[in-house]
Amino acid sequence: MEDFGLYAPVAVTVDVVALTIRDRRLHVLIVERDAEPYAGSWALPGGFLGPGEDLAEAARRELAEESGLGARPAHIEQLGSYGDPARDPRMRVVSVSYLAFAPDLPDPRAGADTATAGWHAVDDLPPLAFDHARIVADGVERARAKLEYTPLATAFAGATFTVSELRLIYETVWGTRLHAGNFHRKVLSVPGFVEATGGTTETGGTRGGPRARLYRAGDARLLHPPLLRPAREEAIR
Amino acid sequence: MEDFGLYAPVAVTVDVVALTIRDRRLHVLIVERDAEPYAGSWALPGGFLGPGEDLAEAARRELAEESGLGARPAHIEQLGSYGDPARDPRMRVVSVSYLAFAPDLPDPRAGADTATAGWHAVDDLPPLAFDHARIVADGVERARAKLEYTPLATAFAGATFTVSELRLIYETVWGTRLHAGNFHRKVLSVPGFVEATGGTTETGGTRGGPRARLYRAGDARLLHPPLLRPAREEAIR
DNA sequence: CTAATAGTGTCTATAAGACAGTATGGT
DNA sequence: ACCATACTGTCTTATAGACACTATTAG
Repeated sequence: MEDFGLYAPVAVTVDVVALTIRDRRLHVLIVERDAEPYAGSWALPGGFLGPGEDLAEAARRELAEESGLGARPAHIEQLGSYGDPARDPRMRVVSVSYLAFAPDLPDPRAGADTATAGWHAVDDLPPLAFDHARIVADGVERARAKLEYTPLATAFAGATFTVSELRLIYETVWGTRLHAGNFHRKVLSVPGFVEATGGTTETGGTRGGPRARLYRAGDARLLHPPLLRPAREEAIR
Repeated sequence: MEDFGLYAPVAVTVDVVALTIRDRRLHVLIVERDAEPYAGSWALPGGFLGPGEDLAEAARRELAEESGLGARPAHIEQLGSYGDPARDPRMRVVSVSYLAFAPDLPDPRAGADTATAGWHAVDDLPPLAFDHARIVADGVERARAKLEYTPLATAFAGATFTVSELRLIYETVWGTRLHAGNFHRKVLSVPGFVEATGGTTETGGTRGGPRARLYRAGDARLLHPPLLRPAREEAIR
């Protein structure tokens, strides 16, 4: 910390990578920009930090406001800050980005404040404004890693869910197939990951099978032992 | 992203949590402030983001400049951003903080530019300015977690090191004792964690024992399987 | 010599993964 | 009837942790 007064003018924005799972694919919420620069192209929901507003507060506000999502996300955390001097052509802008996990929600309504907003599969995104493609990529990688060590996969599910639904979340986010039987035993063996509600689904699966037991998120904040992704040699080196 | 022009004036600073290990204790680099607010009290090295400067670049500059450290840290990464509206009494300041790991270095020289800087044990810090105590705590927790899944413990060691030195790093950062024999076997069994130089130490330990084989950091970016801390029930729930 | 350290061997408990098998319920 | 699904059982292999043991070197 040094002398005040001679700092360069900087603007701070807050951008949100909101992820959900739809149709067995990971989706991110993006909005269509109506102002320059990048007018007409897609971007993360976000905007300038309000006066007197905390960063996390601003992230929640931007997500609710600009996306038109009624429900709150099940989880939101800081992802990182992006400050390349050339990332915004207008002026120096530092973006503090947040990562949110939401269960599958109805399509955002288009409102007065709400630009065209929609869920897009992360592996088939249109070109994004600024460095938002990079931010999305970082968010997806963070989500993949978090599923290993935390029970946050449950944030993609509803209030109650079956073990198969939970497995589908892991398979979708990781992009791998998991052994159903072993996954089942593993999930139930990690203390505090899930707890049984006592109920079951109303019907069997779409193609048959017994009714599945229902669970809700447990009280664990960390999975111990963790649920590790199959090792990919190229990720390790 | 919305309308420009009506954003609140915000300053962006970059602060660095630089960690090292000295005398079997984890230390953080702090500097004495000579300007208000908090003049005379201790703070993290940091300062305003320069014009045209990237965030990581600013972090490296502040660390080198303000701390008087000659050598570069072995590792630096973004830790997080702190933007509580009341965190700086002067005006709205968002701090983007970085986390650095350094091997045990000589005491920083006091220079023209250099305020009084020094390494302090993280579990015995003087009161810190702003929310820097919180930032240090977050940095320490990040460091603890990173040792589990990444080979970053080697960033606390010199260019070559023994398995015992590496174990001491883990024990110090985690604040636990580890079984020497099992740790030895585990470290050597993780692919790419360390590689033998072929050499050994010149002498045995200070209190006897054979010469230890020397290793350097390997090419792994992730430890697989990870080196997990002994589970602490209170951390999990 | 004694004590401390480096490194290895071995045993046990636990966990991961492959695979099989049973019961249920949709079509 | 058929088949996908929800589990559960069992076997094999890998890993973690406890413990023991040998070899080496400082003092």
